[in-house]
Amino acid sequence: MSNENDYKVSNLNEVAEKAGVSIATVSRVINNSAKVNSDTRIKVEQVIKDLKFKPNRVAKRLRNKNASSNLLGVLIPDIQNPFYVEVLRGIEDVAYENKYALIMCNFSQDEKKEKLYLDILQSESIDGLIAAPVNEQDQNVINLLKGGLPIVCVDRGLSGVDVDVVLVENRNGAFSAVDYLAKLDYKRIAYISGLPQLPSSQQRLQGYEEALTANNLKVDKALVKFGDSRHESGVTLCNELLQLPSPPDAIFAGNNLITLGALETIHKKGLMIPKDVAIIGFDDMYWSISLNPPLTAVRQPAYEIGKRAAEQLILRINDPSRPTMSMIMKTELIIRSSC
Amino acid sequence: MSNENDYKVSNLNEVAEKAGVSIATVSRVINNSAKVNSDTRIKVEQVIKDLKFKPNRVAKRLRNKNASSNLLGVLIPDIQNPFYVEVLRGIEDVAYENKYALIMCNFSQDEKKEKLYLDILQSESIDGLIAAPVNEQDQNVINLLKGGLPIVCVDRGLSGVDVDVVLVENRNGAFSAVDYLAKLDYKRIAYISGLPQLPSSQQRLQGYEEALTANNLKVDKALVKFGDSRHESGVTLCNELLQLPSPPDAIFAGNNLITLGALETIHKKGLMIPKDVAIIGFDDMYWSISLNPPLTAVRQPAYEIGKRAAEQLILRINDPSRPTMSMIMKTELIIRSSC
DNA sequence: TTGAAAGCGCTAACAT
DNA sequence: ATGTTAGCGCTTTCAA
Repeated sequence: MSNENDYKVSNLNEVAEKAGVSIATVSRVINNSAKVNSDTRIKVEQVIKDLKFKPNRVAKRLRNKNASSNLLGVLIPDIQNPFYVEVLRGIEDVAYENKYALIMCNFSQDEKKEKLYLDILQSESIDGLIAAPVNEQDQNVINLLKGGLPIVCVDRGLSGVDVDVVLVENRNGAFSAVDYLAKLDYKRIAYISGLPQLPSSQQRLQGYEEALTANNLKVDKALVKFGDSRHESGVTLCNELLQLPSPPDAIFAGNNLITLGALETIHKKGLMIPKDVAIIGFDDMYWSISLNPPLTAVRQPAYEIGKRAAEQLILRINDPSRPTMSMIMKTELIIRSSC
Repeated sequence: MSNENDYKVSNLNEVAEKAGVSIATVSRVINNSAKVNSDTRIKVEQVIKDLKFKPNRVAKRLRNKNASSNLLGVLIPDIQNPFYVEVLRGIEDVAYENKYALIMCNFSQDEKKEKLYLDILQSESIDGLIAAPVNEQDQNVINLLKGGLPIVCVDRGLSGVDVDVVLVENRNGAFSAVDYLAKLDYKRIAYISGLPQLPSSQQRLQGYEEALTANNLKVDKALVKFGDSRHESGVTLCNELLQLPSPPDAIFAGNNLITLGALETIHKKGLMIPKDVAIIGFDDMYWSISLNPPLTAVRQPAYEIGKRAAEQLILRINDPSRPTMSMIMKTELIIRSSC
């Protein structure tokens, strides 16, 4: 069926025919892949313009298994987390500059979903992948890596394999936050953790414990709560903490969403920050200054993480044998007035 | 080159050979496309499992131009805007349920970038597209639509063509916000708009003006500022407003990011909300309650918008001739304490 | 029920 | 400088 509005999707054949040349010549014009007589080139280019011809990327990829598909995969755990959105922006800017398009997959911390998306990415023959694996043992990502797909990990590494990774000093970051609280003379400092199996959660826990110890405070298991890294768990776990017989006087929130959830609970209870309970967050947000009160937080250079990861991935795609690298970035304590 | 870790990507041929059948039979097994002897089927399925064979989606798409690629394109103007992130979540949930993967493209309100991404999406032979066009005349999207690609618009429609669209009552939403301010006896109500060429900006402006008029307030051009829909423009334009000889006593912010930008400026100036200046935002955020002060806002059902758009797109893909639909959703005024 | 073979649109080796 | 052609992995007639 066809009507006057039909934008026929043309192909090499059609262009070649209209231009009176062979499809090989058209291909050469498109890819600047060999000398083409300049008259021929002009003629072909005109036809391409007239027909609004766009080469079919699918065919190109099928044919040219080793050539670039100009497609990068991005696998992130939670699109609702502003941290990952910033990382994504960094990736995207670099990808765009280098003429790569992105297939973004958000697996919502769900391993089944992750597997499905990785299968799709693989069979779409992407050029490379930026991933935050579900944990350090993530077999799905490891298999892909072993299969030769260029991969850069962000936020979380992979154990037992050689892989590029870009992340922050989680332990130091957590230490600086909790140490800051301790120095302000808070005595009962709680930690609301994200998913316990994440390396970042573990490292932040370690920093938390070390800071307590360094300040002669004892680690109270009742003050450490583990959740699922999402907003709702911040709401719930903060509530549990505040209902403790002996509640905390300060809370260290393990990520962005947990912080926002905890704030919600504190405000709903009508408590004052920092008088009734202080709070410090891991992950800064650009609107942290507008929170009530302005949030003191450990800032991760999220945009930068994305940018570096994408740059590294492109380097690796172009030279798969280059040595792998770990890029560990520093965090920064942004002091405002929530503690 | 090959080593013991190589995950050879197998193909139909290999499976067929190992199973002692033809590739056609393997294809039939994979697609349940025709009667296959159950012994043969079992044998083939076993080989597929052993080889961890995944059919190549690229080849499938090339071959089968009319069959599903199970790929949807999503074209959004600004990944930093939490509104679009929520829309995205809605789209993603529906897509996942229906076994579609998403290629997400964030064009950052940049028409050049939009064009590039649309070209890519088209030549990736996606099954359908959810887009928030740059404006109602967006030729890039219109051309794709005319070319027969199933498209659903969100947040912004397209003029002069028949297209499915899911959006909210922008005019009513803005009216309710500004009317609420006027009823609270604010007299100099400013409007910080997003990009003036966006239909949503225009409709919100209209609602703003109508509410003023309905409350016997005159429209003061000096109190209406147009920006680019981003955080930074909220910062700047709010600053301009507050430096006016006769500054506003209340601000209606045209979207999420503008609201956060305006809040930032107000706080940096040390002004009290709502005493010194009141603010009301278009777009609620789930952490609005934790802002200083808790933000009064017009809520758009963002997740729902994404969900409906994706559902409609899938319906259209399965039946391209179905009549187009506009789904206009209601907004809700969430009253907190910023005015 | 199964197999052989054409062809989707493209690139690259080879031929001219 | 340009054309011819094989083949990427798959689905789908058509034949057996």
